[in-house]
Amino acid sequence: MGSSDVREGEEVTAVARMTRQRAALLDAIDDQEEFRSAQEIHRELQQRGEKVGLATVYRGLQRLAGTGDVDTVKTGEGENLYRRCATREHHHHLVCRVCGRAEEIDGPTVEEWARTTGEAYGFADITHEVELFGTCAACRGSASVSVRQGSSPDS
Amino acid sequence: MGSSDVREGEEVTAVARMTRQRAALLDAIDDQEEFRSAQEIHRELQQRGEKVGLATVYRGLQRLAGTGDVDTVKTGEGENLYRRCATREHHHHLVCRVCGRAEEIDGPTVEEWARTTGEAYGFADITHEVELFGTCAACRGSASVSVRQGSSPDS
DNA sequence: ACCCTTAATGAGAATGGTTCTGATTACTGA
DNA sequence: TCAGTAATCAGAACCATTCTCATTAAGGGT
Ligand SMILES: [Mn+2]
Ligand SMILES: [Mn+2]
Ligand SMILES: [Zn+2]
Ligand SMILES: [Zn+2]
Repeated sequence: MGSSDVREGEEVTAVARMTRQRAALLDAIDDQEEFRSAQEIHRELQQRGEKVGLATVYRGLQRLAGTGDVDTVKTGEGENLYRRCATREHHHHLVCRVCGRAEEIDGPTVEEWARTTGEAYGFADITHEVELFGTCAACRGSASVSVRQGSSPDS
Repeated sequence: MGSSDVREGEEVTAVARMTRQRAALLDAIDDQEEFRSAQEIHRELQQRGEKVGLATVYRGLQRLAGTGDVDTVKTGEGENLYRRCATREHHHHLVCRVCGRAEEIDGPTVEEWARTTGEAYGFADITHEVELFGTCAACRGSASVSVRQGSSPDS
């Protein structure tokens, strides 16, 4: 224990230090409009000449996700994608399988459906996972190069 | 090439051979009511004295998933869970975070919402991923032991 | 029952995203 | 300036899943 006089059991709001790496990460994320993986962001930082460890990128992103500063979606392949929030409100996404472009979706309909359906079965603490995938208008017609989400049937 | 007289380019319906391993897997899955992971099923098979390789279990399960004979859900931790279908129709699940019990949900509401929402944004080939998680009535009150899905906020 | 083609199996290696480790660095308030 | 400790990072570890490929064994044809 140090010279701190914080009493036992008392919550201490962690002080986030602004490091060069964190600043670089925030910049990169701000400059990025669409969903990107931790690895992609790490690569981007390297290309910018910023030396940031991969673990640091992962840590930074999950912190941002925790504070709600970035949204996350999981690809079918188990990779996590991140992008900065347009809103802090609860919402879902419509992601383009080809280019990663994503629309923020606010669905009162599903919210209501999820809640009532869960309750109808006697379940409590109901949470829901909802993501829409598709091909955006811009990507339609152009030969698709790399697809993020397999064209698997709905689940 | 062999003595087969199948013409080039002609589709051949793959013949699924009923092996001891496959039979054991089907048995295990039939005896299992709730969602289980490939590893859990493999362990179950071992306990039954059946020698089945892990890779075989994985292959078997993904085949069954492909033919629609089993449903799958992904846990937040990137693990796939399987269970036999009650229906072959498209549907979703309400899964208990504690015991894995799952209710089959048929949601015309979300189906409609997903389609119209996607189209409204000019997206095509829309698919959706919808899963509900909660705590079932039976598990409520009893000290939870191992939780499958982190109590993360909705996504 | 025997053959033959080839689907299926399985031990172990490989994959790949993510997390952990432990020593080192560098914010920041005082 | 300095102590305290948050943060970093290279690399190892994790872990579910997939791949390799030599070996086994369905099962239709005979
Ligand atoms: Mn929602
Ligand atoms: Mn559906
Ligand atoms: Zn697109
Ligand atoms: Zn339960």
